Amino acid sequence: MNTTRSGRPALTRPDGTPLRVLVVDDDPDLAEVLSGALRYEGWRVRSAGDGAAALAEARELMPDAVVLDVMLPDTDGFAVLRSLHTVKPDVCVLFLTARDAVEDRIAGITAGGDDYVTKPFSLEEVVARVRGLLRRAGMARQQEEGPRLTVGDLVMDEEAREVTRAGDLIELSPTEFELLRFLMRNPRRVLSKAQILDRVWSYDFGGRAHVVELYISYLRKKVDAGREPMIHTVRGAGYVLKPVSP
Amino acid sequence: MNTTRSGRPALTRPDGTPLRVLVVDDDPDLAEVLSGALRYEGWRVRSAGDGAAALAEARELMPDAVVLDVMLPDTDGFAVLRSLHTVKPDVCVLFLTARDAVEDRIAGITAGGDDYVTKPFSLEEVVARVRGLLRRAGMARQQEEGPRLTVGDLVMDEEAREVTRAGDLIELSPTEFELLRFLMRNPRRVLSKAQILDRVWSYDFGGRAHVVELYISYLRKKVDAGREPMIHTVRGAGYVLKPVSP
DNA sequence: GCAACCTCTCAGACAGCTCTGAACGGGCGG
DNA sequence: CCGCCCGTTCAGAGCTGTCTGAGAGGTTGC
Repeated sequence: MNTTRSGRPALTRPDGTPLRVLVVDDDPDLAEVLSGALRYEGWRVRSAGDGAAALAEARELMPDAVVLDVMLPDTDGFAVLRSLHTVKPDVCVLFLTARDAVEDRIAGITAGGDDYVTKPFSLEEVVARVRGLLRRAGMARQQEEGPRLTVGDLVMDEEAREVTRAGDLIELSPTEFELLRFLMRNPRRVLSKAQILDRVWSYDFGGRAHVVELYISYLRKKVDAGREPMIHTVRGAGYVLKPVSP
Repeated sequence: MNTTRSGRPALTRPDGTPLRVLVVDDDPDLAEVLSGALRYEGWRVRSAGDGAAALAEARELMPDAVVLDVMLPDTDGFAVLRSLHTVKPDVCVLFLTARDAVEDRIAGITAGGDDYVTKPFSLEEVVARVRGLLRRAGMARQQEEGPRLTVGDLVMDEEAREVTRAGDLIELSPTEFELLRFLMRNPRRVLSKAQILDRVWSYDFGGRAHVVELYISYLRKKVDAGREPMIHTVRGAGYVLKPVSP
């Protein structure tokens, strides 16, 4: 079976083969980091540095999804989107855009079911969005109950951004939500503060690991409040999320 | 089963296959955005940039409906309509026209069961009209109760443009109505302001996301007034419409 | 041409979020 | 047993996101 590097079963195409994703960004470092994060999901990933290369790769790879920087050296993202659709009409696109550029050309993009994130973003965010796009487009095999994440009696509905424990609703801030999502995607596995920082916080975040400790403590107050704890500290190593009983 | 990208069951042909729609507009960006929005409904979409290409595509696709710009580089929309009818006599047509364009000629067209919207339009409007055309023409399989949208005790009759909550009639302005329709078509899902803006406001609207907040507040006053709230803010993410109890 | 309504902009108030610094406490090695 | 270090928690500053009211400009209908 096709699996992620983390051992979790991968989100695959309906026929069980790995999903294909193309990353297009002119910053090679960023493209590399993104590719790595997507590959970690068990997907087949290629990358390109400009619009022309993107088209060439797309013709060869026939990707299910494209992660596409709006600002490219040769063309703009919108033109690339059109060309991509002629190559593969049902391709999903996640745009990467600068915060202050949001207003200009993004209009209309999300209307087609595509999506975007603003730089600087967290990898967890990008991966989650791509996963959401693929699932909604019906390109990914529906796992169990679809967009529902479950660890013990803790349940997260990613689309509704709703979290419950033993049926009780838990309200979370955006950062708390992303941190918990990362933990829930990697249950029973110790995650180092560095890993968490790299994955949940923006790639250009200069802060220290102390923030992670702080947000873990916030999460504990809300998730474990008065109940049997699910979030555990592993001294010198990191944190684990585990279901209570076994 | 054939489904929309949003996961909702798609409006299909009587035999269950996807509906086919042809988009004809000489502005490639607009054609792209329209195609995206229609594809998002789970339909099979092709597009063309002029009358000749439209005919060629139509012969191949045999569309159930055509979204047709009246002003084309080579011919005018009415001539195209005539040719289309020779290719597929029962095709439905939604005309796209400038506000100040000849209303009289359009008026004659709509008598034949076809419809039109004036530029600039919102995507929600176009999609709703196409849906209406197909339904009235009997080309689409009637789903559940047809043009009735229900979320909890909130009910919208799209054709009568009537909304009730717990039986009480709620009067809405056009924009309020479209916003609520979009929310009701995507219940329990967080919708970002950008998504809402792209979908409910005209494609050329240059304004900021602030309008969305404003109209959400109008809706709350009318829909949630004194009752258990159904419209919820998800800080940093967007808004959700949810039935009250579960 | 007047009145009513609809739509959108602007600016201010407010609340919640994010992160810093600093103090506290408990495990673990010496 | 002591001291160090890791982890936790608290308090607070600054920022951002969200809501509201007032009002201008435009359109529609009478």
